Amino acid sequence: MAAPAAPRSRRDRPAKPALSREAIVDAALAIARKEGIDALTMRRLAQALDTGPASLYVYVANREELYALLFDAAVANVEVEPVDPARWREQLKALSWRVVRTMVEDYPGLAQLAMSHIPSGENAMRIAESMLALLKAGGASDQTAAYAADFMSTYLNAIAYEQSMYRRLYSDPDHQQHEVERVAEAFATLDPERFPTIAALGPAMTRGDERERFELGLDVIINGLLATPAEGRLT
Amino acid sequence: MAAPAAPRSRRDRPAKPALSREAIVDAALAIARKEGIDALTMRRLAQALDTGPASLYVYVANREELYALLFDAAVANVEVEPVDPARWREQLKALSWRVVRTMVEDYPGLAQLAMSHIPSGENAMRIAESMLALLKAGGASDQTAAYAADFMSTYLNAIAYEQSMYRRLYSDPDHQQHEVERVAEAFATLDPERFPTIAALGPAMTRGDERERFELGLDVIINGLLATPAEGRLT
DNA sequence: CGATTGAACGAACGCTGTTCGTGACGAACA
DNA sequence: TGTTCGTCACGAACAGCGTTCGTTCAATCG
Repeated sequence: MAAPAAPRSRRDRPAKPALSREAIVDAALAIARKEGIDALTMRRLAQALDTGPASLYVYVANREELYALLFDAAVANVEVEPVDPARWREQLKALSWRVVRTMVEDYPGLAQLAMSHIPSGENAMRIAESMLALLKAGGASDQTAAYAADFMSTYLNAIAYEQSMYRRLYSDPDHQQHEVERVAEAFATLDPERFPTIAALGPAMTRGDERERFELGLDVIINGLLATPAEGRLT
Repeated sequence: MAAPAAPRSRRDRPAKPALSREAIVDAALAIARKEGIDALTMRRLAQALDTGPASLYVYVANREELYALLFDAAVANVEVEPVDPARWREQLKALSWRVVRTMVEDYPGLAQLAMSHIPSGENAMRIAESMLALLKAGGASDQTAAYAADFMSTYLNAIAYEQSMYRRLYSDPDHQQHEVERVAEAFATLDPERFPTIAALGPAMTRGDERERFELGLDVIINGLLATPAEGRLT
């Protein structure tokens, strides 16, 4: 049918803007923002840049490196305020919430990347620095603050990952009824003899919205950190 | 070269044990234990059962369903003790550690599955029930216990996921030097002017081994929960 | 003006999950 | 006993993935 589409030399078509690391990451950001991280394949990205997947490997070693660049570029939009010692707790909670919202809403699926590599880019450091300073301002010891930063990163990533998953389950028309309601039913039809505590507490387990549960978690962590000295426990 | 391997009727070869859901999950468990979850593909699994991938779909709807079955079968080995109210904290920490060890050591990569679906199987419920009962024994209110169970599940999954990642990075001969040392170098060569707090706390951030950090985290969470009433905060 | 270099990229490799149509069997029935 | 029927097994294929190889071509340098 279709002619073999004589592979026109790329000189024939209007000059494309030259590829570059920045252009690639920018295009990746656009896709991740609009279609989510799952849609960001090397092929899809190349398509957006009107080229083939092989061309990307000139500027990026592999998919993992692209993801690392992408992650740091994504969190570049997270703003950090100057530390105000009187408001350290609100500032810490607000910053945390901004991080989660970026991972869940701005770039759906981004949390996956945060969990599968150790963020070490410019912007991740900027955020970590601010978190540590806020913890110090709250009176945490050096060892507690150091541990707390790692702990909170883990918490933020995990919450973002979970929230992303929930949104995916709710928006996916295929599994909408399957997954979410299947679990709800599994809880509702539990044998109260074998699982008395779950049965008794059932309704209380899912109370609260995302924001409320997240903030409660942060206060639990902060209060717990201040009440649990790290000194002498990490060798 | 090789003859087209005339597709012998399966009646020719010695009778295979009939396929079944249990046989499939058992084979999957064996692969996951020996080679990790990443190696567990439908093709690899079919190969282990001496059949083709299509045969599996008679007993399992898709990969996700297999994973759900696999996860619950894996945590079936996690034992729960009868609740001893005097020792609730140790029991809770010991149970938590058993869960993490199962996900990290027994079935490398299993934590991935725990994060990408909502465990609702028999054994997950058994563990959740025990955790809730332990929290109640520790004096937590209903609402606090309900929230705490969810919170702790998140923590356990996240820690298991991180530990799995670290082990993979350390054991992978390709990236051994690349990833882990790259991050260490990124921290060491940080600009102390822009990141003063990180630079000052650097060595304290990675102190302690897996077990110590995990237990500290649990105590932080438990103490934080007891110090932060959930009532009135979740609507 | 010719030689060199590096970017672009078509094609392919080996892998993935999943589906479809076919074939063979055991059991039920006439 | 002979035949039909439903269920399971499975070869082949599809569409997609990340990545690599070898070639082509435009721009730069000597």
